[in-house]
Amino acid sequence: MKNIKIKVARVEHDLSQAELAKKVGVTRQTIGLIEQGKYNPSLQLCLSICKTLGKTLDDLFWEEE
Amino acid sequence: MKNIKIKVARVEHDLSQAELAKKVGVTRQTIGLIEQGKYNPSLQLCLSICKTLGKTLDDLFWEEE
DNA sequence: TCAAAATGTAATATATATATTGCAAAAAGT
DNA sequence: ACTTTTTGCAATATATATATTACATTTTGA
Repeated sequence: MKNIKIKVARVEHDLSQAELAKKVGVTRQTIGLIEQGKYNPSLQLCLSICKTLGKTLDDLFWEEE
Repeated sequence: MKNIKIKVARVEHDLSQAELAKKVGVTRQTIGLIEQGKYNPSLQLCLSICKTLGKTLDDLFWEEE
């Protein structure tokens, strides 16, 4: 499913997908696919995204069902 | 670095690495390597481990430095 | 409107997570 | 002590995350 929380946090920081990708050390496509929920990112990548956006794993990647 | 938190949560549930692996749907080696900190697991695997052990991502995979 | 920036998408290539099998060492139970 | 269970480790195989490049579409701003 789509991960709207990452997108919101990214926009809060006024970053494009490409800018976030550069800060995190991956490509724009990877960020785009994660936001679309079409990827299963690695823990380290999740942690990098969290630290760049000032959020925790639970903030960005936890889904209640 | 070693992830002692997973091991503690696993032992609290009285599960061996092999038993946790079976519940989570991976092999024993994968669980063992994650506990040793030699792996970069996928988000989905992290989530499966969390749900099996009744913990959140932050509980088991967040590291302050 | 128009141009520029941002995002979606697709093909192929590469790196690495995970599986499989097997054996050795350590830990636990009796 | 001995047996069984658990864990570590290593080699090879496979699946998939991620990179790279390129182009199409959408969005934004002047």
